[in-house]
Amino acid sequence: MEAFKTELAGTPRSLSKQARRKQLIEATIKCIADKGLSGTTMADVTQQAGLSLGIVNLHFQSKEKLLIETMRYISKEYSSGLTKIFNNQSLNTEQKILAHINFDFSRKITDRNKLAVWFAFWGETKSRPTYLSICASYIGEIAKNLTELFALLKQQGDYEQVDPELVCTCYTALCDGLWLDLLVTPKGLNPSQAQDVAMHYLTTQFPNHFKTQAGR
Amino acid sequence: MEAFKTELAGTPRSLSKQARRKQLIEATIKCIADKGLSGTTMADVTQQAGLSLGIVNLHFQSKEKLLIETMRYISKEYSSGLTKIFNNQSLNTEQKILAHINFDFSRKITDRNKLAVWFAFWGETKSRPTYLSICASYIGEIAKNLTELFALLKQQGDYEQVDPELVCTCYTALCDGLWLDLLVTPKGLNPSQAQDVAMHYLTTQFPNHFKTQAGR
DNA sequence: ACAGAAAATGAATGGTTATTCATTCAGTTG
DNA sequence: CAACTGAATGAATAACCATTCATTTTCTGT
Repeated sequence: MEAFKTELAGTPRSLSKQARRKQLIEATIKCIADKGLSGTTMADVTQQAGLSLGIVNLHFQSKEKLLIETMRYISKEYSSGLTKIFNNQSLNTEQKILAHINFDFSRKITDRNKLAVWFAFWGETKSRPTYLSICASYIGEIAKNLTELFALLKQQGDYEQVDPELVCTCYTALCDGLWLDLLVTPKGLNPSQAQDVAMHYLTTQFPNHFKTQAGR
Repeated sequence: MEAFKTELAGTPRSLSKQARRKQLIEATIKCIADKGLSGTTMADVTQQAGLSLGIVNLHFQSKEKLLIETMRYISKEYSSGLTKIFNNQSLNTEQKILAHINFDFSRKITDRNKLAVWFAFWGETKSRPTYLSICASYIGEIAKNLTELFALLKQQGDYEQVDPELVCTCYTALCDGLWLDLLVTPKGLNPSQAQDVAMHYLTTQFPNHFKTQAGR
């Protein structure tokens, strides 16, 4: 026993409210990845965190709210990472897109536990609009930013035929599909290969800016 | 009441075992779409089917087995549709790819209820290897067929730079990502627009064979 | 060192849900 | 048409699980 705790476990009562919430959310992520959304119980989560059964209701009031906060947590991690890139004044258009693709396929983001959580929630989107509303706010924002970057690239290069909005839709869907691939068939692509595939698409659209890596 | 039944409902005892199983599986699809995988109960499914509570255990032994058969059902519908296309002797390479894209974004396949089921199961893949094993068998087969078609197209056209395997990975991921888009943000793309996006990618790879539709 | 406050615990509770199975019912056979 | 067969039913059961809260433990300030 004792063995399967999420990092910070030990030290009960010494952590701030905020840190304890984070600890519980991270335990939830692990549980959803290990047992699925339907198979995750309060007992699982609290045991994973190395704490007692009642603690979730103390900090989150209910299981439902814990799940929503978990979704919000990974959403925020993702969208705030991207916002930082889009707002970074020291990067030019091309560099921002490169930073996006690097971020999207970074270890932190393509962690299979987190991917499992993304898809677990997306799979319930139709029945639980709350989950959707959490994403909805930033999905549009990211698309707006990406489209703008592609439009700038179009101006800068010689890309008469490019439709920035179409490229944004295609590129975004491609990245999502590659995430699914990383989750479902981990023996297939690894994150770095997935990134190469996404880059391949960008190369076809903006050949003067993006070259595919040498060693495929 | 009485209102929400899955088509064949009425006539109990008159249907064959096989037909009754199908009726229950289709009720399950509807329930998963409406209430999520975690929210679907035996009572929900049997009520949706217009039958009595005990019937699922009679025909499927357990809920778990019903869910597995449901996954198998939509998997088989999908993969057998594609196999028919790939084996159709009267279609040439280009026509087969067109048939694939038409099928992938057809009403029958992009039915939001079924998309919800796909993603519900994919979201649990990591925790339930059984779900994965059901897909694994045909995923490889489809990829093999598509890669071969792209390789043939490369020979036929003037596409020195095309890597068929890479194109297959990219195209497949793109289609999956577009499915996700159709499920999660139905107010965004409709199936026909999603198909246009997928076609846009094929056009960039094989411009001599595929032209983008006139009216975007 | 002590009192009071805050955090954490986990046994008990109550509601939900999968599963069982004795009974009912419809179709079939001789 | 009477006896038989197997499908279907749904009340009862048993397992599971979120939530509560009286109690315990730790922290903080004086």
